[in-house]
Amino acid sequence: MQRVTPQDANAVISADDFAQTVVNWQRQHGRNDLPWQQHNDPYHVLVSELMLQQTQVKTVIPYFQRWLEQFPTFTALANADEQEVMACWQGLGYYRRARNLQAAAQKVVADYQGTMPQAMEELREIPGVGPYTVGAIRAFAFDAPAAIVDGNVKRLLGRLFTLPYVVNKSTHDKYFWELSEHYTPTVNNRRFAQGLLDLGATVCKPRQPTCELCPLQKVCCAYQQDCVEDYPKREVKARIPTRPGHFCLDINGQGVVLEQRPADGIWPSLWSLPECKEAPQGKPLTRFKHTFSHYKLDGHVWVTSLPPSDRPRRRIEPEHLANIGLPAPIRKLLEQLNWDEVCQIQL
DNA sequence: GACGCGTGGTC
DNA sequence: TGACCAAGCGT
Repeated sequence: MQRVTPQDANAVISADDFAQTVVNWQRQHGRNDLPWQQHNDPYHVLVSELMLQQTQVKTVIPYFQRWLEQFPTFTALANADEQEVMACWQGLGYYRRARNLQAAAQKVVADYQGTMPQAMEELREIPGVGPYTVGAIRAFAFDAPAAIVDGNVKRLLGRLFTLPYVVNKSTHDKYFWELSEHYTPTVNNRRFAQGLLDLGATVCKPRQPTCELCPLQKVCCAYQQDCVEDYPKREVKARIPTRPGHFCLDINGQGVVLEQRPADGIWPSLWSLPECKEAPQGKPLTRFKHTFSHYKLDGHVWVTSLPPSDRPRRRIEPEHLANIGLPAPIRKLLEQLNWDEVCQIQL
């Protein structure tokens, strides 16, 4: 594979020109009214960055606003009840992020008196904060020099320099970081980082990029070679498997019995219908399908008596489901159930 | 370095 | 409809 070094890239556009171009474009055309941009508060930045991991801006906005109302400060979040934390995150996915975020708040309170550290080595020790988020916190909260590499940056660099690096695996990440660090300025870091993300999200988009609006069009290798559609390079992924799942609905008594899922695996720490490995004795009620990032769930719902379990269980009235952290498809399922009909079923 | 981990939008 | 995609991280 042909490597593209920072020196190679610099021959296409210098670091100073690149930073100036991105910063000037961001000032005129970037996004400057997102909810988490209004105060540059380190807590707001941390909350938004964890929510935004693998999640689109539009999806995050209402969650971010509810979160700040319920947990307005590091201290409030650190002292919050874990079940309330999970309930506030429900539906956003990647639930480990919620636990990481609370653990992060607890660490900032315990180790740094509630003030977010600025040093890369210290930030990296915070739960849920990886290489990308270190840079994002430094740039957005402190306007400090910091490289970032995310999907937007990989796509933009991949096209700008027609890089042979694949973006949907970590194989070539170190080369992307090398280039990103080369192009990271020492001033205007907040606007520069925001500009990279804005360019990737609004111009250099995955599909139908609007190259006619791009400030880098004249130097973009892919555009000049009329091969923007061929970049960034990605590896063809294998088809994801389908797995069955059996969920138990107990109708003896009022409401529905929910069970807290283990801290590992899918839907960690959320409440859900008790799941069993094989089809239980009982009557099939309905089926549902759900697609995860790595497999498809073929869900079977059974009206049945419950198998024994060591995990916490609770009986919930249908009208009280709103305040409990439920997986999105389970919530949808329970909301659509005709309870009168279900209660008529005889085992 | 590979894999596990959600959900909703888009074409 | 299936496939792709999104401000990645932890193990």
